[in-house]
Amino acid sequence: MKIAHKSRSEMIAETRGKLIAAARRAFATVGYANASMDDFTAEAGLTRGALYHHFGDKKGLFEAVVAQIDREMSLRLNAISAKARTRWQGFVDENIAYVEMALEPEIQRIVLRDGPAVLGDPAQWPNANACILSITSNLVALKEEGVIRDIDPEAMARLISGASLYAAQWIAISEDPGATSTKAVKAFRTLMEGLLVDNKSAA
Amino acid sequence: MKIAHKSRSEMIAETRGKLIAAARRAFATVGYANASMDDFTAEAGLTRGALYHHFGDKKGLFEAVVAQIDREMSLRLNAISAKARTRWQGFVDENIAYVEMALEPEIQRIVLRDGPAVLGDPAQWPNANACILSITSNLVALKEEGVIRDIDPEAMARLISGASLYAAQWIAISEDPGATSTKAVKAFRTLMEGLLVDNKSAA
DNA sequence: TCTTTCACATACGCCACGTATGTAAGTGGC
DNA sequence: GCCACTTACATACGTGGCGTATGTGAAAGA
Repeated sequence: MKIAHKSRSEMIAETRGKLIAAARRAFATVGYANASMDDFTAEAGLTRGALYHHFGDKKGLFEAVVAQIDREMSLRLNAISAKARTRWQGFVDENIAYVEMALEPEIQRIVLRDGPAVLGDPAQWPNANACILSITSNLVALKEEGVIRDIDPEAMARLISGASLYAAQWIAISEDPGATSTKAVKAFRTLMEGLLVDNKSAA
Repeated sequence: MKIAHKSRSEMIAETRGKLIAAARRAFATVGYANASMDDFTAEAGLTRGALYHHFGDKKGLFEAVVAQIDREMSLRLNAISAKARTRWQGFVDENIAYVEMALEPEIQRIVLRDGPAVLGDPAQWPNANACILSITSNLVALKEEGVIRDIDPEAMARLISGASLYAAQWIAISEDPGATSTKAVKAFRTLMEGLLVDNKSAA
């Protein structure tokens, strides 16, 4: 702390950071299965020894990468919903933002595609639960406020996040993501408005 | 055809069938990555030579397995919707059946979990499109009949299948699948009824 | 300063995939 | 009914990537 070169704990954090960053790039570009540990540890100026020391195995490092991306996603989502005027608006905005985030290739590949195959069901990940919980708590509050119908909040949260996720994937593979995104968001709004007690959107 | 031992084409079909069956078991139990080609080809009384001859590589065989499961799912879904009285009823039933099918470990593991990681986005698979198309065409008809609101059918089909899929995964990992399934189906119905023009379900 | 611990690197073995090659059986032409 | 050719596999081999066991130098504590 007093001298120029960093302290030991700082060095460790830096090493972990470099490994996670390099792995993240590799996983995002070539996928988990095709990412060679020798390659991306070398890219970070290290060897597999460091990886096994800090993360146990390839899967452990992958978990760390997913956790990092998850945290970033949570922060971004919270920032979105915090801006909204009403709770309902924040709820809808947050879900739409989730759809749009899922368009990013890195998230698509690491979190949505390889993640479930390597780590098992996303619903069991810590953050997936956090995300579901966020939607759930919103639904609970909206129900108490009498804004939406009498539904099981957790069940509905699952359905909604699934719909968002799939919408995102659809947009991601479409030829005109902009146009598709517009359609998806519109449909999503309709679906959500179906939950409102006082639904004015009926033509 | 006339003699006891089968014709050549029959032998080939049998070989392909045995390979697909053995691989299907292996993929379902230990997953794609952990399934050793030597092991499950031996289990089928063959070697990797046969596999490479017929399917090119491990991924090719996996595609064939997924295609087989996909066909089975399509048949089952069509049978369900064919039974229903009204189009709306058939539509809802089919989606709920899809949820329940996704509870089966084999489908869960091969189609929903490993499939996307190995073959890429499910929306690009032939059958995924078939499934989406089925929902889409139902929505188009329901819209024409004035049963549901003015929505983009394809977009809504994507959202719905995503919701079904996620609901299924939720049920699959829950401790009490029966109870969870009840909640999920109820929430799903509510979500679908939000699409109805004449929605009586408002409390 | 000496020892202990820790953060990595190095070296090794193993397993699994893909490919190149071999072989026996089937198929068509005459 | 023989021969040329193709087909449907099996066998053998090389390679690459993972995990582990071991080594080493530097930092932390006494």
